Amino acid sequence: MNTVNLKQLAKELNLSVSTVSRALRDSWEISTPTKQRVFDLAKKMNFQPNPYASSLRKHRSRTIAVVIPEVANNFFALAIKGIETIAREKGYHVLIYLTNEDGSEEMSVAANLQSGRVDGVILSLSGETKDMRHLVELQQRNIPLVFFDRVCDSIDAPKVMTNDYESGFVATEHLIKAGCQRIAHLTISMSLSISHKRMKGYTDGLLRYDKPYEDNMIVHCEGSDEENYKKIRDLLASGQRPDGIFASVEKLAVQVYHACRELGLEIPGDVKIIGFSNLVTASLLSPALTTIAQPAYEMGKEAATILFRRLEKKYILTPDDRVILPARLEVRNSTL
Amino acid sequence: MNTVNLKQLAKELNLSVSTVSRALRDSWEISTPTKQRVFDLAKKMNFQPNPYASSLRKHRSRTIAVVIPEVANNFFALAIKGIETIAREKGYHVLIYLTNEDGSEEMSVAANLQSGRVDGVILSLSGETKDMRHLVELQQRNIPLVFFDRVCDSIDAPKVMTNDYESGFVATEHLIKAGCQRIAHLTISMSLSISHKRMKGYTDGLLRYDKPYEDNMIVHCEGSDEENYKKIRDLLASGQRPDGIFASVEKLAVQVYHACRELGLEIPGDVKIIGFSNLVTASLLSPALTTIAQPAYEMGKEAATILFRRLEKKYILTPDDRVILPARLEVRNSTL
DNA sequence: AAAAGCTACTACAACGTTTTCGTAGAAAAT
DNA sequence: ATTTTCTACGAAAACGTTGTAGTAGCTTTT
Repeated sequence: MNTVNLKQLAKELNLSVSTVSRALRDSWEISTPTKQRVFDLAKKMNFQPNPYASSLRKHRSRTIAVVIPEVANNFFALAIKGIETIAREKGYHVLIYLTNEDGSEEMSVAANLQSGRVDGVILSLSGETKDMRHLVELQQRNIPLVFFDRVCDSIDAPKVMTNDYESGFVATEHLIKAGCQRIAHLTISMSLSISHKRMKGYTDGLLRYDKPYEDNMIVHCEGSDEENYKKIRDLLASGQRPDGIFASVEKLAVQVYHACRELGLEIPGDVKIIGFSNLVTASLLSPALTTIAQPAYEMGKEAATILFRRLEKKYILTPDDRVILPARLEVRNSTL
Repeated sequence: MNTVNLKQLAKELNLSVSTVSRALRDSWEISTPTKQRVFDLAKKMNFQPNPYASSLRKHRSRTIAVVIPEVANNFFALAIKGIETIAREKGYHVLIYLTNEDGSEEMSVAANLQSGRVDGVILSLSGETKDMRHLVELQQRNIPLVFFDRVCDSIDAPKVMTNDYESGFVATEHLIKAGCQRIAHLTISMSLSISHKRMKGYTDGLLRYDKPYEDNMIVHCEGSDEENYKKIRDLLASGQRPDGIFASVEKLAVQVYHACRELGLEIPGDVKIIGFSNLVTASLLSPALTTIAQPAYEMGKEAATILFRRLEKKYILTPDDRVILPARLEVRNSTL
């Protein structure tokens, strides 16, 4: 509990509270010698202005919220790092909220943020989010919102994303060129636009190369890890086994490896695998995993930069800036 | 910017601000019908109390800070998840600060936290931290501090850690029993007590099994990733090549894999490897990595639980509770 | 010499809550 | 019938800061 405040400094210096406040903010209204006296004492007493008093008065908290589905995942961890880096530079504080892919948790977080606790929000949708009212309400309260990765197309807000459609296409194309005849796609919640886009890239890829689209080659992995694993294993154990798999997220690619191991399938001999992933160990897996790697750190930095531009009203930009940072294909042995 | 406040509710209901405030907190001083009227209107107008006004008045922010060296690392990411889970349950908010292993960043964060912005702090030391004054000052301001993993022995505060000494011993013992004659230890900053303990476990392990301790088998990896990699490669390329390596942190184990690949060394044939790690892909590496896995999520939860116990003054415990959550050895092919 | 302007400060209200103290009116006790 | 107690509410201060509106004392302008 902090206890040294402006009043104490003022009394000690025989000045008014307002003078001390202004001196500390280096106002031109205060004479240099007075400023010096104030600075010295503030330093000596280790004065730290109460941020809550300041926020209350100024209607600005210099705090932002980052709302993400999970953190134990290289993509989001790197994004946080990017956001935190920019926030630090700008003197902002970062509150973190994990929704655990749960739409109702996301709603309650958003509702809470309407209190004015933060000046702005950077958000990546949970897989379960269907209803966007909570986000619209945030905007109605004039709390700037920036999406990253899992964006919401129906809300008019800046978005930082990767080229999901192209990446989906490229991934599929890559598998086809590697000789795959029957390619499966493992996707997460189809309420996410990234899922749609990646899937569209996949289907267009099949189309472009005259490969048939088969319904049962689409595996919706929206359940628990165990349920997803079971679905993947069933796919691989079925008579209709695919010879190529495109995983839309990292954890699904990892599960394919486990399933192949359990079933005694060889990668890339029996099945080739490509997945969206930021695994640092991709190249060390057995075999090394071909990935679509998103520029997670840069996306975090970009999202934060856009948000701060809004907060500092420095933008005469379009109301709906949309930044696309391309993912890159990293070919490794799993699709040899 | 939030705009509906107590005053507006009060006017609308023909009540005083104090009555509305009390009604919302379900005070016994307010009649049931009045409470109901207040609740209804608050809900209808989507009233969210201003947290800054509240914090200012109550001298409590219901916010904690988590200060960690990095986040793009499974251990810390899981710890954050644990902390956030408990914080959510308790209705607390979580500010996150990354020190990037930089002692001066840690200092400036700690100095800033003296403002009273948070009710408590959960911290894992940066590798560069030598001077602990900034943390002592935090405590002097009555801001409870809980350490986890990279604790500071010289400060009297609760600590949540793993059995680093035993784990170091077990790791070394495991390598010896696997047939290693010359075991190297890759360590990070020796100003961290975890490094000391893990190292002591290592040296005691050597001693116990009559293996010689050699200075040049200790590699201090405190520099950039590139520098560390070079040191590791040099070690493996030297005439004095070890046949076992104990990496004290995850990223160093990963670098050993890369170095072995570059040098054409076979794991575990030429070199066996064990490392502290929470990699989800440990079992999928080529070969699978034997790990000492820390219960990261549980450690985060435990640290948060202890902190909240302090914040809610519910503890009649020892002033210096120290919780040790044991790591577990997961034997895989890299030490076959 | 009076008016205007400037410099360096101060007083005070305001931000939105919570809390302490107080009180009107009804019910209960004497 | 008077006093006491209780119930349900209100007025106002306080938290620590910042912004607006002064103002005393000096210098400059007319």
